[in-house]
Amino acid sequence: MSRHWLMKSEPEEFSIDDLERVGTEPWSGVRNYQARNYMRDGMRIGDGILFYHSNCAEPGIVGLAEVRSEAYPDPSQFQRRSDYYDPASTPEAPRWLLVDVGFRRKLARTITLAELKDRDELGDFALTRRGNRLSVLPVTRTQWDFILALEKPRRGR
DNA sequence: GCCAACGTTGGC
DNA sequence: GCCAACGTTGGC
Repeated sequence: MSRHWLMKSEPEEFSIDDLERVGTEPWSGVRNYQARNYMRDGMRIGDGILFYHSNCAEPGIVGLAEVRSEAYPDPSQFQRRSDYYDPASTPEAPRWLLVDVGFRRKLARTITLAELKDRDELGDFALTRRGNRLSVLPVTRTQWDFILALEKPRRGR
């Protein structure tokens, strides 16, 4: 059973264009236990990912990606000079994991946060819950299908 | 275990 | 740049 996810990235750090260029990217730097648990316990190879640009002029979903690996230890937690270094983590008991994220395609247009907030059809959507800050969050099949249908608005609206 | 202080996220 | 809403840390 394939599942669906949303992953946030600041475009100034790593954008959908960056992902298109590299093809596959080890998603390092997740330092939140709930987000880690989604990657470790929820994600399977082939799962679909909504790629979201955060902390930018027009926050929103800009592309599609997919899970390309099982979760494995994030090497940056062991690198002293990395921003993501965690002195409390050891290779024997790594605290932080990542998955490889692969490019699928860019969307024809950005589906903005404002638009997503406006859509009651999305129901209880993790992205627009008050106070949400998770960078990795689940998307239901229904939400996935609805969001992709928004990509090309029908005429006459 | 409580909770104040602090750091981060991310929209605006 | 502001600030609300979190999560984490550490004293007690």
